[in-house]
Amino acid sequence: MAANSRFAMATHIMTALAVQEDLLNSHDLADTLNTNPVVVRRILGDLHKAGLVETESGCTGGARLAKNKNLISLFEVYAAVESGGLFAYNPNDPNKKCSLSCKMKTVLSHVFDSANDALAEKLKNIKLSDLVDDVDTATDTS
Amino acid sequence: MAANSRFAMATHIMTALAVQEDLLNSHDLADTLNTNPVVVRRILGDLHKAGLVETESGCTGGARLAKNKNLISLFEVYAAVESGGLFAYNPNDPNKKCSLSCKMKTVLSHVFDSANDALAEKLKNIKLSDLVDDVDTATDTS
DNA sequence: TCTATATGTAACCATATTAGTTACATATGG
DNA sequence: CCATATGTAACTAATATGGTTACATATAGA
Repeated sequence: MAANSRFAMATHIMTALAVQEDLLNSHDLADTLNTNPVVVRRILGDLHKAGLVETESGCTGGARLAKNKNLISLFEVYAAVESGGLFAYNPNDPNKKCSLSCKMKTVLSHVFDSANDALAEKLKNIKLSDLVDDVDTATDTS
Repeated sequence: MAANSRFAMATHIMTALAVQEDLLNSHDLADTLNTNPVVVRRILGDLHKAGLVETESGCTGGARLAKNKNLISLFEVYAAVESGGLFAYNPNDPNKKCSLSCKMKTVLSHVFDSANDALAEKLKNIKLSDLVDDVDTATDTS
């Protein structure tokens, strides 16, 4: 699966903000992600649109959590940075001469909806505060 | 998410084989997917490696299910065509000067494992025979 | 007021992946 | 022997991702 790392990065950013409990600028966030500040600001933009972070402009600017860390679920983070669901449909039109082909999208939609719901339920039950707790006991993999 | 359609196509193929209950060649499968036979044969190759289909060469060749349709779960289909999990980690190395950066992969792995497990459990509970039943009542979306 | 430094975003690039296609070696039924 | 199937390599166009540069705008503080 050509999975992207936006959820990983967004979760990393949110965890850093939760640990910091204060303004953190895109340069410092980029340091902990080991990437470019613009990459961070792009993700912060999505998180901001979703109401998960507040940002301040100007020379003392930066980002902070918009809500308490135990009120933010990973589903919100996921939804903020990932558009669309887990799976894509066949990009081709159905073959109208084939009954199965014409029904397959409906059949698959039941499966995809179910899978997306299962993921959402799981992520809704993980709060940002759980991750902060986990950081304390996590092993160092550097 | 840059989701691909391999799971959709593989599930479509498996459903077609389950409905057919007989050999079906890549040309006919390509017709129901409205794509190229080689695309079908690539996916059939993965399904074959996973032991889900049998194939026969030669001029009367084709593919059929290797097991009864009520013994095949969608998780097997998913695992056959999708490598890796739902999410990718930050592609960059951890910043060794940052404690959080060094622990983040471990923290994320708990989340990712949990999400992948939730999806797997859901898909294990959907059998190919369920989809065949669903085809009968599904609406035509052509 | 001026300056340093932050956010926000557009534009561009290299890389990777996907799905589609052509081509061909090999297998097999008739 | 031949028509036609699988299996696979190789190439392509389209798309997505992450990284980068550039710059308009905002703001704290000297």
